[in-house]
Amino acid sequence: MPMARQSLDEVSRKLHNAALHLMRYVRTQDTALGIGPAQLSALSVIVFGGPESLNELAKAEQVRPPTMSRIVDALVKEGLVKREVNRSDRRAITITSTEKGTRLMHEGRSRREKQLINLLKNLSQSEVDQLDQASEIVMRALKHS
Amino acid sequence: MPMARQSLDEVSRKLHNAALHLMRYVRTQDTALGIGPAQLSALSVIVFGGPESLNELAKAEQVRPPTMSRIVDALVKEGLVKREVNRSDRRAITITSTEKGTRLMHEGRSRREKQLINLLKNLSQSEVDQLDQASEIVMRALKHS
DNA sequence: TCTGCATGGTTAGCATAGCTAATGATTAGC
DNA sequence: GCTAATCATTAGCTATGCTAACCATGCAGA
Repeated sequence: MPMARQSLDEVSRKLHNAALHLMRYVRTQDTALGIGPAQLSALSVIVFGGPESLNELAKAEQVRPPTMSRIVDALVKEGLVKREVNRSDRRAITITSTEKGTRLMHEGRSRREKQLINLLKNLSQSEVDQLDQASEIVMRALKHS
Repeated sequence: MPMARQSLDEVSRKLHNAALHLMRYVRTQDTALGIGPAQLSALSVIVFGGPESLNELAKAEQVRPPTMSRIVDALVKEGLVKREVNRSDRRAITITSTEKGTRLMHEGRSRREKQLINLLKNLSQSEVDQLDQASEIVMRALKHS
């Protein structure tokens, strides 16, 4: 089967659709963790990106500071992160993951990836490599944006 | 640059990451439409998938019927969809898009795709084709799941 | 037919997550 | 040191998720 040369419009539409449904598919695993999607997403930034201030975290998650403040409240209450005052600027706080938070996040990531592996396990090696290449192309484009 | 043969684990992780950040990138366009994400997503199912009952719509959107009932309330109030009683089963309703709803949805889709086109416009034709192939692989896998 | 159960949808009430506006505490600039 | 900017929080609104309970309709079997 020859590969057709596709227009940018058409590929954008198809890529959007594929990414949308892929995320829907993996998200089904998150309920098992017992915390909401916003908390889970914020926790992932902390665990995989390291400690951050509230403003940085809000920007990374594309929400306003008051929203993030409340999300952090909930995470603290559940013992998943710690609030610490920044020594060099006492207005600011540093949000750090606890042992429990890190464990939960790794379990969540693992669940999503297992779900994805299950989806892809019948693909040929060549197809898997194509997905790998596509992921790199997308990540490179996003980095330059 | 030779293409490495990647493990399924590694590719799953990378694909997940790419899709996640891609959706985050396109979602920034949605605020311009003036309706919330759940309403927008439900409307897209109606507009692109045709009229559906409330239960079908709830299943498609992975939410419970009461949640979808309220989302439809909001869409009706804004004049974007119509509720109609099903003639053959008068318990059921059929939710149909209005002219206004269809127009809004097409504008939203167009905005997301413009954002995506902007992201991909500097890629080579070969890279675009790789994204096309990857989208097809993903959609095919999802269909068989 | 009619009785009882199943099904489609809504209502009520709760939790989470988004926003803006306003406030408090600290830092930075002059 | 005074003033303005910055970091975070509080208050209060809307939107979106859930379960439990309900009403209306349809269906199946005695």
